Amino acid sequence: MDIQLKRGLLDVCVLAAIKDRDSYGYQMIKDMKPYIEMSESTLYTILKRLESANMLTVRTVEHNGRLRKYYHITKEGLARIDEFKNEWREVMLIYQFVSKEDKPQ
Amino acid sequence: MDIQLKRGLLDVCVLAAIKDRDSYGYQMIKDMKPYIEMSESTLYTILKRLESANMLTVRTVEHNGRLRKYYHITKEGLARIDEFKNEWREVMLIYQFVSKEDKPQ
DNA sequence: GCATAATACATCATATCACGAGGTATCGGC
DNA sequence: GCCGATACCTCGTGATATGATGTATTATGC
Repeated sequence: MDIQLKRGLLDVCVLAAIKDRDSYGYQMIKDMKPYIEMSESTLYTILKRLESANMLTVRTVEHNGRLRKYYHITKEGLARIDEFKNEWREVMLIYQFVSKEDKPQ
Repeated sequence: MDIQLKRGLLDVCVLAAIKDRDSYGYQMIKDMKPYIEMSESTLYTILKRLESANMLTVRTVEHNGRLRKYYHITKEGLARIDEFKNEWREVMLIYQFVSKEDKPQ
């Protein structure tokens, strides 16, 4: 998939992955895989960014001797998803502009 | 509209703006305005990029003493639009992932 | 007649961001 | 004891949208 097209979807996908239940990085990559693939470096960059923007909070949990960071969506994060849904109307308009079949002159 | 979301649409919008008839920069901005707004600096950057990628060709025309550069889409450019349409299925899948309403646990 | 807006192009510096390459450490299976 | 899976992280690079700025002509308003 085209990288540029992906860009607008990545952040919001990560938020969607923790919308209904808290999750951690490694798990999120597996959950999102059927829809969108992203490398670990990409995900952790995004998680940092979303944390700075107060769209999620983090808590560290020890699991079988290994460290896990669970991410929890905030109300700002949920608002971001709603904003995305609203913007989607504009996106669909653009899609129609691009894909419409006109008679060439 | 979110810049990141815009990124994947800009190139293909420019191609769509010249799909059915040749056009020039200033006109294209006006034609695309109802769907997507972009500054002149953005458009001319994109036109250069699309030219390098052989997705369009340019011819300069004198119009009322002023210079105009008319852009013409190539078959590679048309193929790019088709590719975009194919990718749209993936995009819609992602959209559904993001916007689905699940019962929170 | 003159100022301002519109037409039409262009360049440059800046900021944002996805990603590969590489790193650290633990656990389970064989 | 080795390897793959689990789980995190950092850094450098390349791509790119945009504001600021510049040049030049034509049309319009007063």
